[in-house]
Amino acid sequence: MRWEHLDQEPCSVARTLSVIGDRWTLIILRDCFLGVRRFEKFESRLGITRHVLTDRLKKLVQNDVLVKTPYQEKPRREEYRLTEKGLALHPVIMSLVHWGNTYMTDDEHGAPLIHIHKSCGHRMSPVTTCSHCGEPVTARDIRVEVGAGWEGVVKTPRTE
Amino acid sequence: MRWEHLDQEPCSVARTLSVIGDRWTLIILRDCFLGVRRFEKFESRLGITRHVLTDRLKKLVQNDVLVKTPYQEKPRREEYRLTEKGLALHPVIMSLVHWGNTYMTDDEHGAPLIHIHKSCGHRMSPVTTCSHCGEPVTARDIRVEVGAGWEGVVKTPRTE
DNA sequence: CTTGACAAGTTCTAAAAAGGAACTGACTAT
DNA sequence: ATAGTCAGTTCCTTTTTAGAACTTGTCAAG
Repeated sequence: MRWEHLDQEPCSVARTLSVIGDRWTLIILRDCFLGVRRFEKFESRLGITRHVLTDRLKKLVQNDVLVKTPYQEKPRREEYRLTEKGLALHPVIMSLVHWGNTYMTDDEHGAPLIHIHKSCGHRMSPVTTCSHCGEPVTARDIRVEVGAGWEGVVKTPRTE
Repeated sequence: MRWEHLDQEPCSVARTLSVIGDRWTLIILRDCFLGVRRFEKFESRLGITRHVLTDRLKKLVQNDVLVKTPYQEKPRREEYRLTEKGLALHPVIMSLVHWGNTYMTDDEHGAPLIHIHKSCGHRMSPVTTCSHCGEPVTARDIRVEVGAGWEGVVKTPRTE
């Protein structure tokens, strides 16, 4: 299975990963949530090659996660901003950051990214709760079931 | 910057992505949470090449996300299970699934993965809340700040 | 009016990673 | 003895990425 085919699979997880399931893409998105918007800024901050950055930004725009808008004409300069769809990825990034802060933190330095909840003003970490009863949930509280959209597609990826 | 250096950066996000920021790794983890434990099962379900699967499982074991334990001797057969550290990735996978179900679902098929909250018995989606005040949060409610662990490291990745 | 700088790319080659298929080794079941 | 299972490894080809230099349009300084 190659990655071009992944976005055509009737499995939303596979399709999600065809958009953001890439090392650079996730780091780019982390920087987007930090307010970075310009090509040069991404490049200098991340140490990504320009070629790959061009490619990843293009894909994110195609997938409606970022929008490319000019912030000046003469000369034309573009910037990349998160769309609503892109902003909706925030829980993914937050939980990634939280896991990193918990399990991958270098003791010498402490957590590199901190989240402040504007309305209560405190430093926070994300707590995942149940949309139905509101209780916090962990992996053991959840049963994962295969729904209507699965349809044996991932089970037999070779047949395509 | 190459990926071998990423895990040495004093930035927990970069280090997190050095472990799981990879297309196959995330799909493997999705299957782990579905209960898949054996090499052959991963391979046939995912359409991953055996070489890459070997490599990714090895890395996940090295990073203490999975444990490799024999489930029989004669002949020795190994299986891969999530550790506590691995189980702690569940919010990441859930939010990924939720985003996919919301924005990437094929209308013909519907959501491929469904989460059931065991204690309340209902189908649920993850709601990210503030650990301090308990209110649900979205991207706009959060201010991201650079903490002590950042230290200009990601800003100047080339200097290493 | 030429030189330099800046932003946002594109082009080139070499190195690394992934794909694809066949092969191994230690068994088990027919 | 023959075929099948599982958990890999080996070999070769194709694709992707790294790294550095080059391009294009514009302004600003000397």
